[in-house]
Amino acid sequence: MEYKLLKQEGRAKRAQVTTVHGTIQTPVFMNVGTVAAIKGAVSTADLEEIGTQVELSNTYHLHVRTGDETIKKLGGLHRFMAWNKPILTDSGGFQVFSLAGLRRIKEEGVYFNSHIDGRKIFMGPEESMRIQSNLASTIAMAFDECPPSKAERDYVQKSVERTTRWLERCKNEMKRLNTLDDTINKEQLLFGINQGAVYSDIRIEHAKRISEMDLDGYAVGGLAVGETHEEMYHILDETVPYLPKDKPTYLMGVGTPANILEAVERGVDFFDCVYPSRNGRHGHLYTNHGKINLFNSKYELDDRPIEEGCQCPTCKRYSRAYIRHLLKAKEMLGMRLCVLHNLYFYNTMMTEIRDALDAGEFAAYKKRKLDCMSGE
RNA sequence: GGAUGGGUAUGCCUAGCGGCGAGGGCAGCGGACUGUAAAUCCGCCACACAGAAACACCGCAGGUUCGAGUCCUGCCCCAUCCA
Repeated sequence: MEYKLLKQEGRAKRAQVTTVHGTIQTPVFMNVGTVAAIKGAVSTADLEEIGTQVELSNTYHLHVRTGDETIKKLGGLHRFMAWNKPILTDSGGFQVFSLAGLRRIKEEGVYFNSHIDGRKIFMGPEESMRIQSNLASTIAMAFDECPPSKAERDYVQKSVERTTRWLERCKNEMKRLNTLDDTINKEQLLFGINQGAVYSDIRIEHAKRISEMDLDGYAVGGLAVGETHEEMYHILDETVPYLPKDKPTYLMGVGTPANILEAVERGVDFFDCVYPSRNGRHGHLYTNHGKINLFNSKYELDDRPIEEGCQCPTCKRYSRAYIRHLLKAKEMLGMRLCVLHNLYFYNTMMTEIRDALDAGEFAAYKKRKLDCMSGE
């Protein structure tokens, strides 16, 4: 992997990351396809059309169904889902948070009861690495615990210490896996994850600690899980400076267009979020004049595209009224068109951000974008 | 003309079998969603009053009862079948 810093504006970074599956221009928004599919009937062919650079899938979900061993036999995730650009796999750490009612955390790892059929699933750092190695993603995420942001300080302290021990185990296991003969992607990258909830000193201490471990990239996790935007921005202000500047910085699970603009300004270059796809399925569309809810009756006779001038496959052809009709009729096409538009909106915003950084005009771009989006 | 089954709130379907200020679903309206247990979830969906006060068309009108959407009588309407 090569991380080439092309431009800086304040803390904001414009870079490109070269991987075995191609080059990623950052800042980048990764499109979330948890179970090797972007929900809403969006194909990998669609992703090429809407400018997706990196697809993101999930270790826990693919392990539970259909199984990483099966996907390995089929040639790995790239071949399986017919996508030859970079893929990042999340480690299952987020499921420690989102499936909190279905798991128990121990030093060795996490015991889940499958959300599908309740069967016991053990996942520790080694298991997560092995699964991700089988999936053969471009970038593997370290197995961590994502504690809720309102977790008590003592708990967060202990949790972060354990996450650090897990990270060492992840690194060792990844190193071993990448030397095995039958490993599909022997150059799989490993990103570590910073935690510490809203406690700056824990965050900073942890950031320093993992920065010494010479990983391929560094993520800030455990944000947008209950704290305010201001708290999130504050944590980024405090923490990102302690992560290596010559490596990718990834803010996990974030966020709204405004969140992304604020985080780019604070030095983040990788993002992912379910918002564009989930909101799309729910009829909430992003535009340069704010978000609109196509289910609202005021769009019944609205013959305009979702966004005037938008070059996405949806806006080039269909009206708000028609898409609203599809959504109301529960036709799959409705969701699909909405998700395509939203992902295109995000991907295009990232292109604009990169262009602005290249031109040294990010600050102005950010202000303009935020101003017009708050229009509605 | 006869038989049978029905008529439940500003739309549609339906629960109800003596304590109902009537439960549910659909449709409609609005909201939420941040490393996806989410094509999901949550509100509102007759009007008014009230929060120890209120009688709001459960097809209509009577009756029985402390109390009727529920039981009885008559009538009206709908569906299906038979003449």
